[in-house]
Amino acid sequence: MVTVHDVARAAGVSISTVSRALGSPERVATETRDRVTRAAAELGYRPNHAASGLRKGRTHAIGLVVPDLENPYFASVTKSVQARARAEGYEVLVADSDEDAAVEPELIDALAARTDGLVVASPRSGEAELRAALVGVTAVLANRELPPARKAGSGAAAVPFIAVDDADGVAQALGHLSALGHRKVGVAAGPASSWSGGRRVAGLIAAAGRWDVELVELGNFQPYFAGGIQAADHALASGVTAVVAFNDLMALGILDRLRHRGVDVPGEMSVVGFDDVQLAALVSPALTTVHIPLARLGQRAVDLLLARLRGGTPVSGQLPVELTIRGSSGPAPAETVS
Amino acid sequence: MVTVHDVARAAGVSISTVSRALGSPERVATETRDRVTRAAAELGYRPNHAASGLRKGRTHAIGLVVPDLENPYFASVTKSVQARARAEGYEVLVADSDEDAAVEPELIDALAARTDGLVVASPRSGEAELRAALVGVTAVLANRELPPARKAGSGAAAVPFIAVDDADGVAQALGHLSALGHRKVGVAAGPASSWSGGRRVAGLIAAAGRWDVELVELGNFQPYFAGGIQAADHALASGVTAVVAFNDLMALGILDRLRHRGVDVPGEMSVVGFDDVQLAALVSPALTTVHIPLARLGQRAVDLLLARLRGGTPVSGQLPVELTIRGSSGPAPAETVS
DNA sequence: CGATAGGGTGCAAACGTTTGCAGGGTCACG
DNA sequence: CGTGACCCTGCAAACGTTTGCACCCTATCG
Repeated sequence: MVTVHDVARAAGVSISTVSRALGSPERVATETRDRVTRAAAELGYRPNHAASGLRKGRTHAIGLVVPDLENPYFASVTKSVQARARAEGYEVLVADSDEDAAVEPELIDALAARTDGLVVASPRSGEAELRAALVGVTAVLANRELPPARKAGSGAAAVPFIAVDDADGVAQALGHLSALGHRKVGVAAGPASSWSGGRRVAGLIAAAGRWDVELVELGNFQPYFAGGIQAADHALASGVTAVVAFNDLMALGILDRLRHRGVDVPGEMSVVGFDDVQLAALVSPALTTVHIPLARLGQRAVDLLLARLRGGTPVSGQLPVELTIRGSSGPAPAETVS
Repeated sequence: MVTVHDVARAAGVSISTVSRALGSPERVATETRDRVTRAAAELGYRPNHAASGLRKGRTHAIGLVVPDLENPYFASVTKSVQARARAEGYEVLVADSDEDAAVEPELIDALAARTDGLVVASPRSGEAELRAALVGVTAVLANRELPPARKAGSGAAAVPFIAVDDADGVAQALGHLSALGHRKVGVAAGPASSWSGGRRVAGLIAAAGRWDVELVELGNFQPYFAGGIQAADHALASGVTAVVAFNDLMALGILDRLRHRGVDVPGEMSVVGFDDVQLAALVSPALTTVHIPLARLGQRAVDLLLARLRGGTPVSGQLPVELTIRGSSGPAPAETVS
């Protein structure tokens, strides 16, 4: 292993000069700098991150905690977080909780110990547990808000977060269905404990009055393909003419189940999802869904974290969403004999 | 930040004892150990990885380089690599090359500098470039083989790798189609530069004679949904009754295109994929495809790497694959007028 | 021409661990 | 009772950087 000492000897300077030539070039004479740079290149010098991390107290790495890497939603988040971090000179450590809230604290702990900060995406943990796991670690949340503890005196600031405008998304979806003549629409909710799930249901309820549609709560389902299959049967049983699903995976499950049961989409039933996963555009009929700027989400999360690390005052925010109308939604079926 | 010194003071021992109590408990008296452990817990001591990494020369982290995190295939690999590594006490740094072979060396470099070793999955680089990027870094390859350089004297051992039995997979697929009566089968190949792509085509050619089927090379296509759409039209034009695709994404594209063109699957055309991505089982008709034990692939890659790190002699290998027959393949259509 | 400022460099002390070496104590054995 | 063996612990030196401080030298100004 070649160290600063080797480079120093080769360049005929002291190790401090080597360090400065490489780290803050403006503090060393041009000619010396060149000599050092050249020597370093010739020897193939690679600075030791552990050493500089130790001295500077910075690792130049960030951590990312996600519930499930195989979920295309989080795959996209991971991809964009990784891309942005790398562009800013940071490496990314990733940990997958496998949808288990119980392991989140331990993952957070492990990653926090070796990184400068964390992006925690859609944590499944409850408020108290999450707050406990996050004490002392600089983190930002993606798709989750964590209000500061009520304990007076604990002046802990709220954890910065970046989310999407769930309420607006479902409002757009419901408006779309309303305009198509649907009066009774089913809502296939996600897990009761899901933060964004709660926001979406609340948004739907708020929008229902405005758009003059009756909401039928079909129940809470797993946010996967399988959950959608289950939800589809409930939708058919409840007499709705449209259903909005918690997310795309579920919507795709609904679509598949409806096809199996011989129900025409969108002729007899309209389906709208949420997320606009890659796949949504590829199936037939293509899925009408609320598009989330996933790449921006990851990127903004990193920006937020970096702002915190650099001492700025990061400002939490919501990303705008946009309903993307495709083939799975259409006019409500004409009144039948009832 | 609480250090060994703080714990030492609290426990009334020296820092060496603290270090030993925590690192090699058998070397310190039971009573002292307890005292130290308790003090550490009370103070909330977290060992500094940078420091121990510096001293021990080990980071206890590994790197993973993949072409595209959004590709469900690599998402699964990433997930299993991460799981296995964590189970073995290692963290995982991930880097996404975005399918760009040119950035792979730089990613490998960056990760190698902060980890103990690398898992490089399906690298897109050519042999020479890859070999160059890998000199001096301990790495294992997933889904790629890299024969040692021919240069005599450069005693560099081959890079250990873990792959899947591509030849057997396509042989099974072709045998299945043959048994169903197909005599003219189209092959929708992936990018010409793909290592596994080459193996699969070779395997098909080898198996064709044995199963008495005529192979029609439809061309090279992008290994994505869009590539499949393109391939489907070629398949229809060529008069084959079945097509085997380079991977599932492509097969799904073929399926979708055939449906759009009103071609019944499997009535008029059979389709078989490769990989058995989650989604393959979910579409209708469900995709007949060669199942790869993806979870084991990542796991084995990590095991291989860890074996290397621990001084063992890792042995490269192939994972067995298994044809999974679903709805997209069926008997060849009866002879028509022509 | 002398004083002063400031740029360029080196010395040495950190950063928080781990670990070779050695000292002190206890115990068993001769 | 003396001697050696062995267990437990502490001292101090690493590991490879970064950086405060101090030094020297040159240029500038009065």
